Amino acid sequence: MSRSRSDLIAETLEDEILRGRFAPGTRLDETRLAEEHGVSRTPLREAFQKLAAAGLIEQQPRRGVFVREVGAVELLEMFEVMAETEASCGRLAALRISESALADLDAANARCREALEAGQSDAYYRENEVFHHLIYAQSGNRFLAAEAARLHRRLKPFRRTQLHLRGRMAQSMSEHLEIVEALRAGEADRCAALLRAHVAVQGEKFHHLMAGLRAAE
Amino acid sequence: MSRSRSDLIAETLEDEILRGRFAPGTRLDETRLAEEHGVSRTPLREAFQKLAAAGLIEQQPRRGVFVREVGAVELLEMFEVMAETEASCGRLAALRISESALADLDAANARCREALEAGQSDAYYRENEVFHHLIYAQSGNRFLAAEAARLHRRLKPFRRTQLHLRGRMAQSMSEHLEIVEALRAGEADRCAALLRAHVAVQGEKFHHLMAGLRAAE
DNA sequence: AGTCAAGCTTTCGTATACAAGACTTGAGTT
DNA sequence: AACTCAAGTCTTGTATACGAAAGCTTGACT
Repeated sequence: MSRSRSDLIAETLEDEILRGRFAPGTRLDETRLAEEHGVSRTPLREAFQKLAAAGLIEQQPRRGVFVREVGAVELLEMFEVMAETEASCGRLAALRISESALADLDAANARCREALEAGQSDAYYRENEVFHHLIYAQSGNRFLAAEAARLHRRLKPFRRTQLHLRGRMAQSMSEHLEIVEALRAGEADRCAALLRAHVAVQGEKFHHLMAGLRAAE
Repeated sequence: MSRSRSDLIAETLEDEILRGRFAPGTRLDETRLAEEHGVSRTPLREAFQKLAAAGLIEQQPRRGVFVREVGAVELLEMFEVMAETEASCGRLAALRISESALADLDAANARCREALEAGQSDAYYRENEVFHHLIYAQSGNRFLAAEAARLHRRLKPFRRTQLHLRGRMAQSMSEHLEIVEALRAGEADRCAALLRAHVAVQGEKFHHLMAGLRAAE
């Protein structure tokens, strides 16, 4: 399965939306973007269909397409689903994980610890991502892993800032160690519960942030 | 958010694919389908983009679009994710379900029992669906409920035949009762485990069917 | 008879043209 | 002065046209 032109445009736009080039609610101008990509409106509109299906934009007939605004409620819902999905990955991984994957997790955690001790939250963030993607893969379920990665990516813009919160990095680190312990022991339910809590915290932190913002208004 | 023309075409095609009008692997002829829907190729191709994003068709550049063939492995993976997703719905519903929703579930189960006693597997199938969708909704998480419904729909063609298997209807019925019990008691973990098992059975049954088919070759 | 190549046909991908709905702006009225 | 309505402009949605690539057919050569 090769990639077509509109696929590439869709990917680029998705990236730009997730990276914040287009603020939520912004109207995406077909003509302007077509020019920018050096194509006509046709392939651009095809890319729009893909983004709409992925839930990133909203098409209002005869009005145009707009970057979807995800409200606070929906965002919290997505964080909750992320927690449940990671829990599922953990549950299955606990039953299926290989020795070499356990070693990979240990290695990722070692790099996490280095970043933590050096106080480099960017590096921690990267290695944290590796850790989680390893667990997705070790669920032994490619479909599940893909869904997890998709949602992870979708939530990325909202997760990024959270490690800076006081003490989170250290706590996250120790949770990682517990999770690997549960995986190594093959304790599916415990691993699921640990991952659920580990991820759910992000939703809660986000909740706090939101509450803070609203109070400041 | 209103629906555009290509949305309607995409929905129709999705329905036709899931209903089996187009066998997996079939090539979808743009020109023919455009004629059939009384439009030009443009809106049809836009519909294709949506279906491709939903994973229902595969676009091979310069070759055409084909109804995706989901292999046995992927199908089992999807069943597994369905089980995990329903478990998540159950877990959250156990914490959040309302009295009136519990009554609705009782009512759905009563109708299931009627169908069971009358031996009407079609009616049972319908009421079973109502039961499960009620639980999706009672997760109190619209995003999760939508994901669950989406996957449920995707698996529909492969689930349909399974109630005919010997004794499955009666067993399914008694599992429903246990699930409601757990929901009423607010036992989140137990409810999740019950739903996981209840749904996972479908994947296993499917596995048996597949094994049978392969043996017959 | 089989194989390979060249031309032809078909179909895809994209640009462009056109029609119809929505927004804007300006004048007129209350 | 504010509101309404209408004409004009802009943008979207769809059809059509055109270039290019893949596959098929046919014919020649081994």
